[in-house]
Amino acid sequence: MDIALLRWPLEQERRQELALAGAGRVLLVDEDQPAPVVTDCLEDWVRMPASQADIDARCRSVLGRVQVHAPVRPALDPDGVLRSGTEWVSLPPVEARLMAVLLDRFGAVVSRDQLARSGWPKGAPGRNALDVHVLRLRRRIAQLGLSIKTVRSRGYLLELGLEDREVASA
Amino acid sequence: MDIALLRWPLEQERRQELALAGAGRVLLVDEDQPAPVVTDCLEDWVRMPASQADIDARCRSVLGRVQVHAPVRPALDPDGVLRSGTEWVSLPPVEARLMAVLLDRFGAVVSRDQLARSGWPKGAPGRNALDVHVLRLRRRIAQLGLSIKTVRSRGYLLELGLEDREVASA
DNA sequence: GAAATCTCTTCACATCCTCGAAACAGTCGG
DNA sequence: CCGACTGTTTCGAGGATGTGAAGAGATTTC
Repeated sequence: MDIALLRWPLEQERRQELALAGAGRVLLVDEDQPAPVVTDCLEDWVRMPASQADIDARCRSVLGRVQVHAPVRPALDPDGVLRSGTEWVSLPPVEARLMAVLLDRFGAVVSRDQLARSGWPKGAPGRNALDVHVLRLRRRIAQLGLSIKTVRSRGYLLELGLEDREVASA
Repeated sequence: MDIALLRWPLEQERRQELALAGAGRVLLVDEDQPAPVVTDCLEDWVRMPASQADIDARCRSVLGRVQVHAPVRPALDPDGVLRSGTEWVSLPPVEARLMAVLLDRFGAVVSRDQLARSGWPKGAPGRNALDVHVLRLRRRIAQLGLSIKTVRSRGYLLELGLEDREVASA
């Protein structure tokens, strides 16, 4: 993650793009321009001319806030509520158990076997059940920006999906 | 709520106090001092000398963030008056007890079981009573911008409804 | 390289259960 | 008696879970 530097008010559109994308940015405000009032924590500004040290300090601050504000590790309540950022979805029992294992090894591969054992501690149902539940889990967590990748013949892997999360319109 | 202005690094302790108190503040950084790196969203700084307009802009930004970050939690009087923001509604006894538990775990899931115990300490009535009272509670608190979400097979969860609160026309 | 095989994905049902909502009735204080 | 509060019954929608089957690709085998 990087902090974008942009001139103000020259690169106005770019600022908006970055804001929508949730990216950190620092505005370099022209000497004779009024100061912008920003309440977005991921934005800051410096009045030019400014020393490089000051600009760097602003960038580091914003970078710090980006990290604070994006606790990039989703968490699962014992009640089956999966939270990521400010959003949440509730997971049904089976999917919650699967997710617990995936979260435990966040970013690493979890074998189908282990998932099956965690999902159905008293013994697995049909051989297809896991596939189906993974599919459902995928759909549910998509709205949180999470995605489960398949690693063929190895298992599954949970990660932050960087794709644009679409809001289902239908 | 006001924003504190303090000289840096002169009023160092005061900064810490304010930070602990969760108050907004703007540091006026001496000309020859290095810039502080702050990741706290409720803090900002200006290198002196700076125009009053710039200082004001910083203050307004922080003020905006204070408001955004302020955890606006509704509160329930012992008399059963529920307040959120400037509005309030009065809750009948059963609903007040239910709301008390939901508020206690604001944002988290409360099981139907626990709600039932809190709502009817001397023993639960029929199995559907809870549903009905939750329904009634929902309608009452809707006008305060609160909403009770169902987490299927787990319980209920109270949160700030982000939807536009409609005024019932009928 | 083509066929046989696996593995994973996705859909379509079927079943079971939870919860929402309305309608109605009992109680109680003014 | 009226209106607010409470509880019950009942019906129906939709969620949760499992199963079978159709594919899409990749991998292995010959």
